[in-house]
Amino acid sequence: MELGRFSHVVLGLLSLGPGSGYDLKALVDRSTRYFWAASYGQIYPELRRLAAAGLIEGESAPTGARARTIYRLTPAGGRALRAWLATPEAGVEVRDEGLLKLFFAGALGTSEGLREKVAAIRVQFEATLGQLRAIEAATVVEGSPATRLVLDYGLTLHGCVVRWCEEAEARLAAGEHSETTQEES
Amino acid sequence: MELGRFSHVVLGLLSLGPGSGYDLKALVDRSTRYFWAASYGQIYPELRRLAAAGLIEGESAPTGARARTIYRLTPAGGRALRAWLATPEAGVEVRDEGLLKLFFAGALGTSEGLREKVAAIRVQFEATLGQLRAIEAATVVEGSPATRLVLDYGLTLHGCVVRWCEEAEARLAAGEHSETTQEES
DNA sequence: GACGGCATGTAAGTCGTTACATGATTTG
DNA sequence: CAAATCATGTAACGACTTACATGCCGTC
Repeated sequence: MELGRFSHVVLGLLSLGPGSGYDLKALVDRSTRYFWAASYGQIYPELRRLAAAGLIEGESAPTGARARTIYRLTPAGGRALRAWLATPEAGVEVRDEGLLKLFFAGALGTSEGLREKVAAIRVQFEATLGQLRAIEAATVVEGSPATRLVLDYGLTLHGCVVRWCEEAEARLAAGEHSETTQEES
Repeated sequence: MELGRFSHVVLGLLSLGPGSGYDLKALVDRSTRYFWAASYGQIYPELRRLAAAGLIEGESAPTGARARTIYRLTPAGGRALRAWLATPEAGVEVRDEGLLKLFFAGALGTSEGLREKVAAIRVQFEATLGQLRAIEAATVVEGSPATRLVLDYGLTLHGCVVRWCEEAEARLAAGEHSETTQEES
C-alpha cells in the first residue's frame, strides 16, 4: 500500500495518543493546521485506508447510541512513522495571497497602496500570533518537548513578520521607498 | 467568467511586462515561487482562458519557425488586477514537511532526533536564503519598490528561521530540553 | 551532430476543499 | 426545547503536479 503525505500526519497524530476522526480534526485545528491543514474529507477516508493496511486499528467506543471509533497506532504503524521521520527530505510549500498582493502592488500606482498591503500582512500575522499565544497559555504544562519547540518556532516567526511589517510601514510612511540600502550585517 | 486564484497571478505577472508562457514560468521560478509556485500545466491553459475572457491578449511573435505568443494585459485585465489588489482578504497556506517531522519527532524517543530535525530545517532555509541572496545580487538596480520589498521580506524571514534553528540546536545540545522556561518579554 | 535552452502543450492522476447529509448528546 | 457540540461520512469540484510528447534554435 502506498502512503501519501497525509498518511504520515495521521500516524503522527495517533502517536500522540489514540482518538477518533473527530478528535484528530480538533487536534489538527489547534496544532498542525498552521503548517499542515486537514479536512474531514481527508481524515475519514485516510483512517479507513490505514486501518485496512494494518498501520492503525480502530475500536468501537460508542457514546450511548452515537457511533464512535477510537483509533490507535499498531506496532507496524509506529515503525512506518519512525521510518518516515528518519528520512531527511522535507519540502516547504507556501501559498501566500498577502505577499502576492504586495508583490504586484506596483500596479496600484500609489506608494500608499504598498503600505496598505504591508499593513494587511501585519494584521493577519498579528491575528495568528494571538492564536498561538492562546495555545501557549493553554499548554503551559502538557505538551512534549517537540510540540513545545514547534510552538516556539511559530511564536518567533510570526513575531518576526510583525516586526518586519512595522519597520517597513514606518519606512514607507517616511517616504524612503526609493533608496533603502541595507546597513546591518 | 470565473477567475481562480491563479488567474490573478498571471495578470500580475503580465502587469510587470509582456511575455510568453515560457517567460512567465521562468519569471515565477525566480520570484513568486517562494510564496506561489506554478507549473506549465497551469500557465498555458490559464493564458488561453484569460485571452478568451479579454483580460489579456496574445500576439504571435515567432522566432524563425518556432511558434511564440507574447501576451500582454488589456485595459480590462488591468482593471481586474487592481480590483483584486484592492480586496483586503488574504490567506496563507503552508505545507511544511520539516515542521511536521519536528512536531512528531517525539516518536523517535531520543532528544538527538529533535536536534536532527531542527538541523534539517536550518539546512533547508539556509539553502533558500542563499537563493534569495543570489536573486538580490542579480537585482540590485532593476525591480520595483514592491518586488524589492518582498525580496527583503524573504531575506529577513529566512534569516529569522536560520537564527531560531541555531539557537534551538544550541539549547538542545546543552541538554536543556526538559525545562526551558521563557524568561524574555 | 549532440546538447542545452526555447517553446508549447496535454493527459492522467493526486491532493485537498466545500458543501451536503444525517443523526445523537449535552448544556443553557 | 433550542443551540452547540459530538460524530461520521460522501460527492462534486477545483487546484496542482508529473510525466509525456513534440519540435526548433544556437553553439560547441
